[in-house]
Amino acid sequence: MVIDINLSNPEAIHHPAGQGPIPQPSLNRMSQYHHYLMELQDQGIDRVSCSRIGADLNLVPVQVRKDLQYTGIIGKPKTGYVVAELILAIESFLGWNNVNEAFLVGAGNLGTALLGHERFTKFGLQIVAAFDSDPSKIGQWVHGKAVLPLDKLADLAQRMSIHLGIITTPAEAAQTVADEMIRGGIQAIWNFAPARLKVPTHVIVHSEDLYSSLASLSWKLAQRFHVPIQQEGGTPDGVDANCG
Amino acid sequence: MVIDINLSNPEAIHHPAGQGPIPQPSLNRMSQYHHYLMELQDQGIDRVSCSRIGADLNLVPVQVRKDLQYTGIIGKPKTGYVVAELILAIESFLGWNNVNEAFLVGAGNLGTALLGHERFTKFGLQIVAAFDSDPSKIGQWVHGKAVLPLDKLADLAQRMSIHLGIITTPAEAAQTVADEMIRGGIQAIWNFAPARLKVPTHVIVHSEDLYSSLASLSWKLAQRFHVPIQQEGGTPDGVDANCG
DNA sequence: TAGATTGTTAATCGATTAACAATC
DNA sequence: TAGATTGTTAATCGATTAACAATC
Repeated sequence: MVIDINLSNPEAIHHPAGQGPIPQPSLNRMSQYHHYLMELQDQGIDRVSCSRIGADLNLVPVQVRKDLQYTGIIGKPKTGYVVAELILAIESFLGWNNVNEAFLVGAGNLGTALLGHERFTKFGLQIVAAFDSDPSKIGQWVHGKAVLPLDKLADLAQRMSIHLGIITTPAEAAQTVADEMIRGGIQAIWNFAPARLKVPTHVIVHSEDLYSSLASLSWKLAQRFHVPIQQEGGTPDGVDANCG
Repeated sequence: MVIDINLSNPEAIHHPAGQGPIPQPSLNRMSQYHHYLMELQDQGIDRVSCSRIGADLNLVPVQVRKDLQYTGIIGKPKTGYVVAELILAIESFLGWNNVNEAFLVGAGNLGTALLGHERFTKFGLQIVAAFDSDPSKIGQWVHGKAVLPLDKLADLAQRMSIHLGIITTPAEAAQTVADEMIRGGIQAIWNFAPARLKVPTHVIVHSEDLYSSLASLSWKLAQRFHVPIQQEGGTPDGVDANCG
Protein backbone atom coordinates (compact mmCIF):
# COMPACT_ATOMS: atom_id res chain seq x y z
CA MET A 1 0.00 0.00 0.00
CA VAL A 2 1.47 2.97 -0.78
CA ILE A 3 0.61 4.03 -1.06
CA ASP A 4 2.71 6.35 -0.94
CA ILE A 5 1.56 8.36 0.32
CA ASN A 6 2.37 9.97 2.02
CA LEU A 7 5.82 10.25 0.73
CA SER A 8 7.41 13.33 2.16
CA ASN A 9 10.07 11.94 4.40
CA PRO A 10 11.94 14.67 6.20
CA GLU A 11 14.77 12.58 7.59
CA ALA A 12 17.76 12.03 5.33
CA ILE A 13 18.03 8.42 4.30
CA HIS A 14 21.58 7.11 4.31
CA HIS A 15 22.58 3.62 3.46
CA PRO A 16 25.46 1.51 4.71
CA ALA A 17 27.44 0.99 1.50
CA GLY A 18 28.06 4.73 1.43
CA GLN A 19 26.76 5.48 -2.05
CA GLY A 20 24.85 8.36 -0.50
CA PRO A 21 21.22 8.41 0.48
CA ILE A 22 18.77 6.01 -1.16
CA PRO A 23 15.69 7.58 -2.74
CA GLN A 24 12.45 6.52 -1.09
CA PRO A 25 11.00 5.33 -4.43
CA SER A 26 13.97 3.02 -4.92
CA LEU A 27 13.41 1.62 -1.46
CA ASN A 28 9.76 1.01 -2.30
CA ARG A 29 10.66 -0.90 -5.44
CA MET A 30 12.94 -3.32 -3.60
CA SER A 31 10.22 -5.73 -2.55
CA GLN A 32 8.94 -5.78 -6.11
CA TYR A 33 12.35 -6.87 -7.37
CA HIS A 34 12.53 -9.45 -4.62
CA HIS A 35 9.16 -10.91 -5.49
CA TYR A 36 10.04 -11.03 -9.17
CA LEU A 37 13.40 -12.68 -8.55
CA MET A 38 11.78 -15.35 -6.40
CA GLU A 39 9.53 -16.16 -9.35
CA LEU A 40 12.55 -16.44 -11.63
CA GLN A 41 14.25 -18.73 -9.17
CA ASP A 42 11.16 -20.96 -9.03
CA GLN A 43 11.38 -21.21 -12.81
CA GLY A 44 14.98 -22.36 -12.54
CA ILE A 45 16.38 -19.18 -14.10
CA ASP A 46 19.68 -18.36 -12.46
CA ARG A 47 20.90 -15.27 -14.26
CA VAL A 48 19.08 -12.11 -15.23
CA SER A 49 19.84 -8.75 -16.82
CA CYS A 50 18.42 -5.34 -16.02
CA SER A 51 16.75 -5.18 -19.41
CA ARG A 52 14.92 -8.40 -18.67
CA ILE A 53 13.82 -7.22 -15.25
CA GLY A 54 12.80 -3.87 -16.66
CA ALA A 55 10.77 -5.41 -19.47
CA ASP A 56 8.87 -7.64 -17.05
CA LEU A 57 8.35 -5.00 -14.40
CA ASN A 58 7.66 -2.02 -16.66
CA LEU A 59 10.73 -0.07 -15.63
CA VAL A 60 13.57 1.28 -17.72
CA PRO A 61 16.71 -0.86 -17.39
CA VAL A 62 18.93 1.90 -16.08
CA GLN A 63 16.54 2.53 -13.23
CA VAL A 64 16.68 -1.13 -12.28
CA ARG A 65 20.47 -1.01 -12.40
CA LYS A 66 20.63 2.04 -10.15
CA ASP A 67 18.20 0.55 -7.66
CA LEU A 68 20.09 -2.72 -7.48
CA GLN A 69 23.36 -0.92 -6.96
CA TYR A 70 22.09 0.34 -3.64
CA THR A 71 22.14 -3.23 -2.38
CA GLY A 72 25.86 -3.38 -3.12
CA ILE A 73 25.48 -6.17 -5.70
CA ILE A 74 27.97 -6.31 -8.56
CA GLY A 75 26.87 -7.64 -11.92
CA LYS A 76 28.87 -8.95 -14.84
CA PRO A 77 28.74 -7.21 -18.19
CA LYS A 78 27.06 -9.38 -20.81
CA THR A 79 25.76 -11.95 -18.30
CA GLY A 80 23.97 -9.74 -15.81
CA TYR A 81 23.34 -10.74 -12.21
CA VAL A 82 23.15 -14.11 -10.47
CA VAL A 83 19.53 -14.39 -9.32
CA ALA A 84 20.29 -16.18 -6.05
CA GLU A 85 22.96 -13.64 -5.18
CA LEU A 86 20.64 -10.77 -5.99
CA ILE A 87 17.88 -12.17 -3.79
CA LEU A 88 20.28 -12.45 -0.88
CA ALA A 89 21.64 -8.98 -1.51
CA ILE A 90 18.15 -7.47 -1.37
CA GLU A 91 17.18 -9.45 1.71
CA SER A 92 20.27 -8.45 3.59
CA PHE A 93 19.96 -4.85 2.40
CA LEU A 94 16.40 -4.68 3.69
CA GLY A 95 17.33 -6.34 6.96
CA TRP A 96 15.11 -9.37 6.35
CA ASN A 97 17.75 -11.66 7.76
CA ASN A 98 17.55 -10.42 11.30
CA VAL A 99 13.88 -11.09 11.93
CA ASN A 100 11.85 -8.32 13.48
CA GLU A 101 9.54 -9.53 16.17
CA ALA A 102 6.42 -7.45 16.44
CA PHE A 103 3.38 -6.89 18.61
CA LEU A 104 0.03 -6.27 16.97
CA VAL A 105 -2.75 -4.31 18.66
CA GLY A 106 -6.36 -4.64 17.54
CA ALA A 107 -7.58 -8.19 17.01
CA GLY A 108 -10.45 -7.26 14.69
CA ASN A 109 -10.86 -8.38 11.10
CA LEU A 110 -7.85 -6.53 9.77
CA GLY A 111 -5.68 -7.61 12.69
CA THR A 112 -6.79 -11.19 12.17
CA ALA A 113 -5.95 -10.95 8.48
CA LEU A 114 -2.43 -9.77 9.27
CA LEU A 115 -1.93 -12.38 12.01
CA GLY A 116 -2.80 -15.04 9.45
CA HIS A 117 -0.30 -13.79 6.89
CA GLU A 118 2.34 -16.44 7.38
CA ARG A 119 4.17 -15.02 4.37
CA PHE A 120 5.35 -12.12 6.51
CA THR A 121 7.94 -14.29 8.20
CA LYS A 122 9.73 -14.62 4.89
CA PHE A 123 10.01 -10.86 4.87
CA GLY A 124 11.61 -10.50 8.23
CA LEU A 125 8.43 -9.93 10.18
CA GLN A 126 7.22 -12.19 12.95
CA ILE A 127 4.13 -11.16 14.85
CA VAL A 128 4.60 -12.80 18.24
CA ALA A 129 1.48 -11.68 20.07
CA ALA A 130 -1.72 -9.73 19.69
CA PHE A 131 -3.27 -7.27 22.12
CA ASP A 132 -6.76 -5.90 22.56
CA SER A 133 -8.75 -4.07 25.20
CA ASP A 134 -11.97 -5.94 24.48
CA PRO A 135 -12.43 -8.50 27.32
CA SER A 136 -14.28 -10.88 25.00
CA LYS A 137 -11.21 -11.15 22.79
CA ILE A 138 -8.58 -11.37 25.50
CA GLY A 139 -7.43 -14.91 26.15
CA GLN A 140 -8.45 -16.15 22.73
CA TRP A 141 -6.01 -17.47 20.15
CA VAL A 142 -5.93 -16.07 16.64
CA HIS A 143 -3.92 -17.95 14.05
CA GLY A 144 -1.84 -19.45 16.82
CA LYS A 145 -1.15 -16.17 18.57
CA ALA A 146 -2.48 -15.25 21.99
CA VAL A 147 -4.61 -12.16 22.43
CA LEU A 148 -3.41 -10.37 25.55
CA PRO A 149 -4.75 -7.36 27.45
CA LEU A 150 -3.42 -4.08 26.13
CA ASP A 151 -2.12 -2.97 29.52
CA LYS A 152 0.41 -5.80 29.45
CA LEU A 153 1.98 -4.51 26.26
CA ALA A 154 4.49 -1.94 27.50
CA ASP A 155 5.98 -4.24 30.09
CA LEU A 156 6.18 -7.22 27.77
CA ALA A 157 7.65 -5.21 24.92
CA GLN A 158 10.40 -4.03 27.20
CA ARG A 159 11.16 -7.47 28.60
CA MET A 160 11.10 -9.14 25.18
CA SER A 161 12.95 -6.28 23.44
CA ILE A 162 10.22 -5.88 20.84
CA HIS A 163 11.00 -2.95 18.56
CA LEU A 164 8.11 -3.05 16.12
CA GLY A 165 4.42 -2.42 16.72
CA ILE A 166 1.46 -2.85 14.38
CA ILE A 167 -1.75 -0.91 14.96
CA THR A 168 -5.00 -2.30 13.54
CA THR A 169 -7.44 -0.61 15.87
CA PRO A 170 -10.16 1.91 15.02
CA ALA A 171 -8.90 5.46 14.55
CA GLU A 172 -10.05 6.59 18.00
CA ALA A 173 -7.82 4.11 19.82
CA ALA A 174 -4.72 4.54 17.70
CA GLN A 175 -3.03 7.36 19.61
CA THR A 176 -3.46 5.66 22.99
CA VAL A 177 -2.05 2.45 21.58
CA ALA A 178 0.91 4.28 20.03
CA ASP A 179 1.64 5.92 23.38
CA GLU A 180 1.63 2.53 25.09
CA MET A 181 3.96 1.11 22.46
CA ILE A 182 6.39 3.96 22.86
CA ARG A 183 6.25 3.53 26.62
CA GLY A 184 7.33 -0.06 26.01
CA GLY A 185 10.33 1.08 23.99
CA ILE A 186 8.94 0.27 20.56
CA GLN A 187 10.91 2.11 17.87
CA ALA A 188 8.84 1.64 14.74
CA ILE A 189 5.08 1.60 14.21
CA TRP A 190 3.22 0.21 11.24
CA ASN A 191 -0.09 1.99 11.47
CA PHE A 192 -3.23 0.77 9.72
CA ALA A 193 -5.62 3.04 11.60
CA PRO A 194 -6.78 6.13 9.72
CA ALA A 195 -5.28 8.54 12.23
CA ARG A 196 -2.32 10.89 12.44
CA LEU A 197 -0.07 9.73 15.25
CA LYS A 198 1.88 12.09 17.44
CA VAL A 199 5.15 10.41 18.30
CA PRO A 200 8.62 11.42 19.47
CA THR A 201 10.98 12.13 16.59
CA HIS A 202 13.04 9.00 17.12
CA VAL A 203 10.05 6.73 16.46
CA ILE A 204 9.52 5.63 12.85
CA VAL A 205 5.88 5.62 11.72
CA HIS A 206 4.60 4.14 8.48
CA SER A 207 0.92 4.73 7.95
CA GLU A 208 -1.01 2.68 5.44
CA ASP A 209 -3.34 5.31 4.19
CA LEU A 210 -6.25 3.57 2.50
CA TYR A 211 -8.13 6.79 2.05
CA SER A 212 -5.29 8.43 0.19
CA SER A 213 -5.20 5.49 -2.14
CA LEU A 214 -8.96 5.50 -2.53
CA ALA A 215 -8.95 9.25 -3.20
CA SER A 216 -6.47 8.85 -5.99
CA LEU A 217 -8.37 5.92 -7.49
CA SER A 218 -11.73 7.59 -7.31
CA TRP A 219 -10.35 10.77 -8.86
CA LYS A 220 -9.04 8.82 -11.79
CA LEU A 221 -12.32 6.98 -12.17
CA ALA A 222 -14.24 10.26 -12.05
CA GLN A 223 -11.93 11.65 -14.75
CA ARG A 224 -12.76 8.63 -16.84
CA PHE A 225 -16.41 9.57 -16.95
CA HIS A 226 -15.78 13.16 -17.88
CA VAL A 227 -14.01 12.23 -21.09
CA PRO A 228 -15.82 10.62 -24.06
CA ILE A 229 -16.93 7.06 -23.39
CA GLN A 230 -14.07 4.56 -23.43
CA GLN A 231 -13.82 2.70 -26.74
CA GLU A 232 -14.31 -1.00 -26.14
CA GLY A 233 -11.39 -2.99 -27.49
CA GLY A 234 -9.12 0.00 -28.14
CA THR A 235 -6.00 -1.64 -26.84
CA PRO A 236 -7.52 -4.97 -26.00
CA ASP A 237 -4.93 -6.67 -23.89
CA GLY A 238 -1.67 -7.06 -22.20
CA VAL A 239 0.00 -4.13 -20.56
CA ASP A 240 0.77 -4.20 -16.88
CA ALA A 241 -0.55 -0.91 -15.64
CA ASN A 242 -0.24 -1.35 -11.90
CA CYS A 243 0.34 1.53 -9.67
CA GLY A 244 -0.44 2.33 -6.10
CA MET B 1 -1.32 2.71 1.80
CA VAL B 2 1.64 3.13 -0.36
CA ILE B 3 1.89 3.34 -2.22
CA ASP B 4 3.65 3.75 -4.04
CA ILE B 5 4.01 3.97 -3.65
CA ASN B 6 4.77 1.66 -7.11
CA LEU B 7 4.64 5.27 -7.91
CA SER B 8 5.69 5.56 -11.49
CA ASN B 9 2.48 6.38 -13.24
CA PRO B 10 3.01 6.49 -16.97
CA GLU B 11 -0.29 8.06 -17.94
CA ALA B 12 -0.40 11.83 -17.95
CA ILE B 13 -2.73 13.14 -15.27
CA HIS B 14 -4.84 16.05 -16.42
CA HIS B 15 -7.45 17.72 -14.35
CA PRO B 16 -10.67 19.44 -15.32
CA ALA B 17 -9.97 23.02 -14.25
CA GLY B 18 -7.21 23.14 -16.84
CA GLN B 19 -4.32 24.18 -14.60
CA GLY B 20 -2.31 21.41 -16.19
CA PRO B 21 -1.63 17.96 -14.81
CA ILE B 22 -1.87 17.34 -11.08
CA PRO B 23 1.18 15.73 -9.44
CA GLN B 24 0.46 12.30 -7.99
CA PRO B 25 1.80 13.37 -4.56
CA SER B 26 -0.67 16.25 -4.46
CA LEU B 27 -3.47 13.85 -5.27
CA ASN B 28 -2.35 11.59 -2.43
CA ARG B 29 -2.42 14.45 0.04
CA MET B 30 -6.01 15.37 -0.77
CA SER B 31 -7.62 12.86 1.59
CA GLN B 32 -5.32 14.08 4.34
CA TYR B 33 -6.58 17.63 3.90
CA HIS B 34 -10.13 16.36 3.81
CA HIS B 35 -9.74 14.43 7.04
CA TYR B 36 -8.12 17.40 8.74
CA LEU B 37 -10.81 19.83 7.56
CA MET B 38 -13.55 17.55 8.85
CA GLU B 39 -11.89 17.70 12.26
CA LEU B 40 -11.81 21.49 12.10
CA GLN B 41 -15.47 21.55 11.18
CA ASP B 42 -16.30 19.34 14.14
CA GLN B 43 -14.53 21.85 16.33
CA GLY B 44 -16.69 24.61 14.91
CA ILE B 45 -13.81 26.32 13.11
CA ASP B 46 -15.10 27.79 9.87
CA ARG B 47 -12.08 29.49 8.34
CA VAL B 48 -8.52 28.32 7.96
CA SER B 49 -5.28 29.50 6.40
CA CYS B 50 -2.60 27.51 4.62
CA SER B 51 -0.12 28.28 7.37
CA ARG B 52 -2.48 26.77 9.92
CA ILE B 53 -3.06 23.67 7.83
CA GLY B 54 0.64 23.36 7.13
CA ALA B 55 1.59 23.70 10.79
CA ASP B 56 -0.86 20.97 11.80
CA LEU B 57 -0.08 18.63 8.95
CA ASN B 58 3.69 19.15 8.78
CA LEU B 59 3.71 20.67 5.33
CA VAL B 60 5.01 24.03 4.16
CA PRO B 61 2.18 26.52 3.59
CA VAL B 62 2.93 27.12 -0.06
CA GLN B 63 2.63 23.42 -0.79
CA VAL B 64 -0.78 23.36 0.84
CA ARG B 65 -1.81 26.39 -1.22
CA LYS B 66 -0.69 24.78 -4.46
CA ASP B 67 -2.44 21.53 -3.66
CA LEU B 68 -5.70 23.26 -2.80
CA GLN B 69 -5.57 25.28 -5.98
CA TYR B 70 -5.99 22.09 -7.96
CA THR B 71 -9.49 21.76 -6.53
CA GLY B 72 -10.37 25.14 -8.01
CA ILE B 73 -11.04 26.74 -4.62
CA ILE B 74 -10.37 30.45 -4.25
CA GLY B 75 -9.26 31.85 -0.92
CA LYS B 76 -9.32 35.33 0.46
CA PRO B 77 -6.12 37.10 1.40
CA LYS B 78 -5.87 37.64 5.15
CA THR B 79 -8.83 35.39 6.01
CA GLY B 80 -7.89 32.21 4.18
CA TYR B 81 -10.41 29.61 3.08
CA VAL B 82 -13.92 28.77 4.25
CA VAL B 83 -13.65 25.29 5.73
CA ALA B 84 -17.04 24.05 4.53
CA GLU B 85 -16.36 25.30 1.03
CA LEU B 86 -12.97 23.67 0.99
CA ILE B 87 -14.39 20.33 2.08
CA LEU B 88 -16.94 20.42 -0.71
CA ALA B 89 -14.30 21.49 -3.21
CA ILE B 90 -12.11 18.51 -2.33
CA GLU B 91 -15.01 16.08 -2.35
CA SER B 92 -16.21 17.21 -5.71
CA PHE B 93 -12.67 17.29 -7.06
CA LEU B 94 -12.11 13.71 -5.97
CA GLY B 95 -15.46 12.60 -7.31
CA TRP B 96 -16.80 11.59 -3.92
CA ASN B 97 -20.18 13.04 -4.74
CA ASN B 98 -21.10 10.58 -7.42
CA VAL B 99 -20.77 7.42 -5.36
CA ASN B 100 -18.80 4.56 -6.83
CA GLU B 101 -20.50 1.25 -6.35
CA ALA B 102 -18.04 -1.60 -6.11
CA PHE B 103 -17.84 -5.38 -6.06
CA LEU B 104 -15.42 -7.05 -3.70
CA VAL B 105 -13.94 -10.48 -4.36
CA GLY B 106 -12.45 -12.57 -1.57
CA ALA B 107 -14.54 -12.80 1.58
CA GLY B 108 -11.66 -13.71 3.88
CA ASN B 109 -10.45 -11.70 6.84
CA LEU B 110 -9.23 -8.76 4.84
CA GLY B 111 -12.34 -8.72 2.67
CA THR B 112 -14.50 -8.86 5.78
CA ALA B 113 -12.57 -5.97 7.27
CA LEU B 114 -13.18 -3.83 4.19
CA LEU B 115 -16.85 -4.83 3.97
CA GLY B 116 -17.27 -3.63 7.54
CA HIS B 117 -15.69 -0.24 6.87
CA GLU B 118 -18.86 1.83 6.79
CA ARG B 119 -16.69 4.95 6.65
CA PHE B 120 -15.95 4.21 3.01
CA THR B 121 -19.37 5.45 1.96
CA LYS B 122 -18.39 8.91 3.09
CA PHE B 123 -15.54 8.71 0.65
CA GLY B 124 -17.59 7.85 -2.37
CA LEU B 125 -17.20 4.11 -2.11
CA GLN B 126 -20.09 1.73 -1.62
CA ILE B 127 -19.35 -1.96 -1.68
CA VAL B 128 -22.61 -3.49 -2.86
CA ALA B 129 -21.76 -7.20 -2.92
CA ALA B 130 -19.02 -9.69 -2.17
CA PHE B 131 -17.95 -12.68 -4.24
CA ASP B 132 -16.03 -15.82 -3.44
CA SER B 133 -15.42 -19.21 -4.99
CA ASP B 134 -15.50 -21.08 -1.68
CA PRO B 135 -18.89 -22.88 -1.49
CA SER B 136 -18.89 -22.62 2.31
CA LYS B 137 -18.86 -18.83 2.06
CA ILE B 138 -21.34 -18.42 -0.76
CA GLY B 139 -24.80 -17.52 0.44
CA GLN B 140 -23.57 -16.04 3.70
CA TRP B 141 -23.99 -12.43 4.66
CA VAL B 142 -20.99 -10.36 5.76
CA HIS B 143 -21.69 -6.98 7.32
CA GLY B 144 -25.02 -6.89 5.53
CA LYS B 145 -23.62 -7.78 2.12
CA ALA B 146 -24.35 -11.05 0.33
CA VAL B 147 -21.50 -13.34 -0.67
CA LEU B 148 -22.20 -14.54 -4.22
CA PRO B 149 -20.45 -17.10 -6.41
CA LEU B 150 -17.59 -15.64 -8.43
CA ASP B 151 -19.02 -16.82 -11.75
CA LYS B 152 -21.96 -14.49 -11.32
CA LEU B 153 -19.70 -11.45 -11.15
CA ALA B 154 -19.18 -10.55 -14.80
CA ASP B 155 -22.85 -10.73 -15.66
CA LEU B 156 -23.97 -8.78 -12.60
CA ALA B 157 -21.31 -6.12 -13.02
CA GLN B 158 -22.50 -5.51 -16.53
CA ARG B 159 -26.17 -5.38 -15.61
CA MET B 160 -25.57 -3.12 -12.62
CA SER B 161 -22.99 -0.94 -14.37
CA ILE B 162 -20.41 -1.52 -11.66
CA HIS B 163 -17.13 0.16 -12.58
CA LEU B 164 -14.97 -0.59 -9.57
CA GLY B 165 -13.65 -3.92 -8.30
CA ILE B 166 -11.79 -4.73 -5.10
CA ILE B 167 -9.58 -7.81 -4.88
CA THR B 168 -8.88 -9.31 -1.45
CA THR B 169 -8.07 -12.86 -2.52
CA PRO B 170 -4.80 -14.73 -2.10
CA ALA B 171 -2.17 -13.87 -4.72
CA GLU B 172 -2.80 -17.01 -6.74
CA ALA B 173 -6.42 -16.13 -7.48
CA ALA B 174 -5.91 -12.44 -8.21
CA GLN B 175 -5.29 -12.63 -11.95
CA THR B 176 -8.31 -14.84 -12.59
CA VAL B 177 -10.49 -12.51 -10.59
CA ALA B 178 -9.15 -9.47 -12.42
CA ASP B 179 -9.92 -11.14 -15.74
CA GLU B 180 -13.49 -11.81 -14.64
CA MET B 181 -13.88 -8.22 -13.51
CA ILE B 182 -12.65 -6.90 -16.83
CA ARG B 183 -15.00 -9.28 -18.63
CA GLY B 184 -17.79 -7.63 -16.65
CA GLY B 185 -16.72 -4.19 -17.81
CA ILE B 186 -15.07 -3.06 -14.61
CA GLN B 187 -12.78 -0.09 -15.26
CA ALA B 188 -10.80 0.28 -12.08
CA ILE B 189 -9.36 -2.31 -9.71
CA TRP B 190 -8.25 -1.77 -6.14
CA ASN B 191 -5.96 -4.70 -5.58
CA PHE B 192 -4.96 -5.94 -2.12
CA ALA B 193 -3.47 -9.23 -3.31
CA PRO B 194 0.31 -9.31 -3.52
CA ALA B 195 0.37 -9.97 -7.26
CA ARG B 196 1.16 -8.05 -10.41
CA LEU B 197 -1.98 -7.90 -12.51
CA LYS B 198 -1.95 -7.98 -16.29
CA VAL B 199 -4.77 -5.78 -17.51
CA PRO B 200 -5.71 -3.89 -20.67
CA THR B 201 -4.32 -0.37 -20.77
CA HIS B 202 -7.69 1.27 -20.23
CA VAL B 203 -8.15 -0.40 -16.84
CA ILE B 204 -6.88 1.52 -13.81
CA VAL B 205 -5.14 -0.62 -11.20
CA HIS B 206 -4.12 0.54 -7.74
CA SER B 207 -2.24 -2.08 -5.81
CA GLU B 208 -1.86 -1.79 -2.06
CA ASP B 209 1.60 -3.15 -1.69
CA LEU B 210 2.06 -4.16 1.94
CA TYR B 211 5.40 -5.73 1.22
CA SER B 212 6.82 -2.57 -0.28
CA SER B 213 5.76 -0.72 2.82
CA LEU B 214 7.16 -3.41 5.08
CA ALA B 215 10.42 -3.42 3.14
CA SER B 216 10.87 0.27 3.65
CA LEU B 217 9.98 0.06 7.32
CA SER B 218 12.25 -2.87 8.02
CA TRP B 219 15.14 -1.19 6.19
CA LYS B 220 14.78 1.87 8.37
CA LEU B 221 14.60 -0.26 11.50
CA ALA B 222 17.69 -2.18 10.44
CA GLN B 223 19.51 1.12 9.89
CA ARG B 224 18.53 2.11 13.38
CA PHE B 225 20.46 -0.75 14.87
CA HIS B 226 23.58 -0.09 12.86
CA VAL B 227 24.02 3.37 14.31
CA PRO B 228 24.93 4.04 17.97
CA ILE B 229 22.11 3.18 20.39
CA GLN B 230 19.31 5.74 20.39
CA GLN B 231 19.57 8.17 23.28
CA GLU B 232 16.50 7.91 25.47
CA GLY B 233 14.82 11.27 25.88
CA GLY B 234 16.80 13.06 23.20
CA THR B 235 13.83 14.80 21.66
CA PRO B 236 11.25 13.53 24.06
CA ASP B 237 7.95 14.41 22.49
CA GLY B 238 5.67 15.88 20.00
CA VAL B 239 6.56 15.80 16.36
CA ASP B 240 4.27 14.12 13.89
CA ALA B 241 6.61 11.93 11.94
CA ASN B 242 4.17 9.91 9.87
CA CYS B 243 5.05 8.71 6.46
CA GLY B 244 4.22 5.81 4.21
C1' DT C 1 -2.97 52.03 6.90
C1' DA C 2 -0.22 47.91 8.06
C1' DG C 3 -0.02 43.28 8.18
C1' DA C 4 -1.47 38.80 7.01
C1' DT C 5 -2.45 35.83 3.53
C1' DT C 6 -3.41 34.44 -1.22
C1' DG C 7 -1.83 33.67 -6.00
C1' DT C 8 1.98 33.28 -9.18
C1' DT C 9 6.45 33.21 -11.19
C1' DA C 10 11.26 31.73 -10.67
C1' DA C 11 14.79 28.89 -8.36
C1' DT C 12 16.01 24.69 -6.23
C1' DC C 13 16.21 20.04 -5.29
C1' DG C 14 15.88 15.26 -6.11
C1' DA C 15 14.60 11.29 -9.03
C1' DT C 16 14.69 9.62 -13.53
C1' DT C 17 16.61 9.07 -17.88
C1' DA C 18 20.12 9.61 -21.48
C1' DA C 19 24.76 9.11 -23.01
C1' DC C 20 28.85 6.81 -22.94
C1' DA C 21 32.91 4.43 -21.32
C1' DA C 22 34.43 -0.06 -19.33
C1' DT C 23 34.15 -4.96 -19.37
C1' DC C 24 33.26 -9.58 -20.36
C1' DT D 1 36.37 -9.67 -32.29
C1' DA D 2 31.68 -7.78 -31.87
C1' DG D 3 27.95 -7.22 -29.18
C1' DA D 4 25.58 -7.18 -24.96
C1' DT D 5 25.47 -5.49 -20.60
C1' DT D 6 27.26 -3.18 -16.49
C1' DG D 7 28.76 1.07 -14.10
C1' DT D 8 29.00 6.06 -14.06
C1' DT D 9 28.64 10.79 -15.25
C1' DA D 10 25.72 14.38 -17.25
C1' DA D 11 21.16 16.06 -18.78
C1' DT D 12 16.34 16.20 -18.09
C1' DC D 13 12.16 16.30 -15.87
C1' DG D 14 8.95 17.08 -12.31
C1' DA D 15 7.82 18.33 -7.51
C1' DT D 16 8.92 21.35 -3.93
C1' DT D 17 10.25 25.58 -2.15
C1' DA D 18 11.53 30.48 -2.29
C1' DA D 19 10.52 35.11 -3.62
C1' DC D 20 7.40 38.53 -4.47
C1' DA D 21 3.40 40.96 -6.15
C1' DA D 22 -1.66 41.42 -5.36
C1' DT D 23 -5.39 41.83 -2.21
C1' DC D 24 -8.23 42.21 1.64
